[in-house]
Amino acid sequence: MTSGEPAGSEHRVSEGHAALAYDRIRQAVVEGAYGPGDRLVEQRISEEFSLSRTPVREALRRLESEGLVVFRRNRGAAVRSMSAEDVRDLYELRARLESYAAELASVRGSIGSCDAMDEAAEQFERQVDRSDDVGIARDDRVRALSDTNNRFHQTIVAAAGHERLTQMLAGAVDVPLVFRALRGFERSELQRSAEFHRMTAHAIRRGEGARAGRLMSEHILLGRDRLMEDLYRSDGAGRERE
Amino acid sequence: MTSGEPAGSEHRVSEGHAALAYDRIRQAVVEGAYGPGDRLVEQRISEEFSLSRTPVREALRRLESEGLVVFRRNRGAAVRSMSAEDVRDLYELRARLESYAAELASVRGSIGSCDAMDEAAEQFERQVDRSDDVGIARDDRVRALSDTNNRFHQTIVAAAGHERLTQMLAGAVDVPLVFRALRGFERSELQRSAEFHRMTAHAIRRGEGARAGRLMSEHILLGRDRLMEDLYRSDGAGRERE
DNA sequence: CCCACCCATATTGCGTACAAATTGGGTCAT
DNA sequence: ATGACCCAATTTGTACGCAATATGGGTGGG
Repeated sequence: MTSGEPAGSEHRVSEGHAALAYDRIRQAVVEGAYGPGDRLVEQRISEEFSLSRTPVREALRRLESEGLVVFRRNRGAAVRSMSAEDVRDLYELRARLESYAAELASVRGSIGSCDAMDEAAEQFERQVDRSDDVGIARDDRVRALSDTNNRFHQTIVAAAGHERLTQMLAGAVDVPLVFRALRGFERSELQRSAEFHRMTAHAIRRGEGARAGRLMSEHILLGRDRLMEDLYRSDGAGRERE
Repeated sequence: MTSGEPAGSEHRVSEGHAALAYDRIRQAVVEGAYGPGDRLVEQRISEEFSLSRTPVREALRRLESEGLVVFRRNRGAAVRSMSAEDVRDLYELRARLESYAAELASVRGSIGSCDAMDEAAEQFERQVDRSDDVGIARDDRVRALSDTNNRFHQTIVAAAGHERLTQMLAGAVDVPLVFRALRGFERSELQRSAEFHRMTAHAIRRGEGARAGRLMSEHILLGRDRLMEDLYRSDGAGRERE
């Protein structure tokens, strides 16, 4: 630490304060603690996390480049709010990018990465099967499901071995939406997702890139359609808070 | 200004110092004034531009998110150096993204945007025709050509009306490479590019999205192939300076 | 009653100071 | 001569303070 902290009060600073601020703000946005349109005032956030404004500012600009927040000149950051068209477009884009990733993974992926995909797909399936276990809070179940789902998709992206594509997908997968989508899924829809995971992984393992790409695309677009039904039944979602 | 400047010494600060630093560093990288692997020390750059480190730092992180520079923990920024595989992958990605943009533009583009495409395509053609005009320095010709080429591509992206895609392409089009590619093009190759511009714009105007997408993809991949021939004949390009 | 204008306030944008970490070179022991 | 180690210099990471700018409410005039 430079000066402020009592030294030893945190677990690990190894990643720096900026990265910490980034993680925390991101999680808050992803899980909806900060809703679309909410302003993200640097001063307030830095106090909330007991940091200075500098790393917070850096984190916000990084989130901006990932599209999670928007900046308005001399007005600072606010959580991005998306219209129905934005959601539709974003998912189409993501479908194309991940479809490309699946194609590449079919060609470049190692046996090990295929095993990792299968492992994630199987865990997802098990979590779906246990999805009405009342022992766990709903939000925790969704979070676990979301984590596993992310791991499956990220394994494929990693197997594609395309650094720039990886970087882009980090920004194109609008995690708040994915989280919300999984939250709204019925059990049968989760099972269908699991099915697509298996089929996609299988196609990749066999080196059938075109099929893998189409399956991945369809998987994502199915998720989109379901999500949009949800979003525009309950509330307008294009709304601005405040 | 806060304190440093003599007040009134610059033309317009309306965009802020950070944006200015961003523009200047970006241009330096694009045109090769800073070569791949060169370290970008904040202190030195801020003195070079008579700013403080803060806006420079912000500009560098933005360039990082666009993939032009890389950061290494506690070592700061350096101009990204790309291997042959990186270049190949990046162009493939760009081809897919711009192909998608062309498809969208075919559906969503207005008459006005089609006119703008044609205008840019025609100007490009005229500049190619004058491309052995000895009255202008080679670098200036290349810069003008590059600007017009960018305008053509950006018009299509804008016509696609997909905010996120626009943002991504801003980072996916590795401008240093495009600049270098155009620099190395023979007249006949420039003419072929102009031809593809015309064909693509025509397909978009007629609403034939699939064709427009394929033409755009082919246009970009042809550029890639030509560029890579160039890059890996002259020098290794995967090299690290310093 | 409504509109234009102005001022207090909240918040960003930038400059600067200082501490921590990495690096490269020099030194000492083997 | 070679290897490990340590120290100093460079450079990043963070905190903090001040000036500039947008904002929203209140006031006066039409």
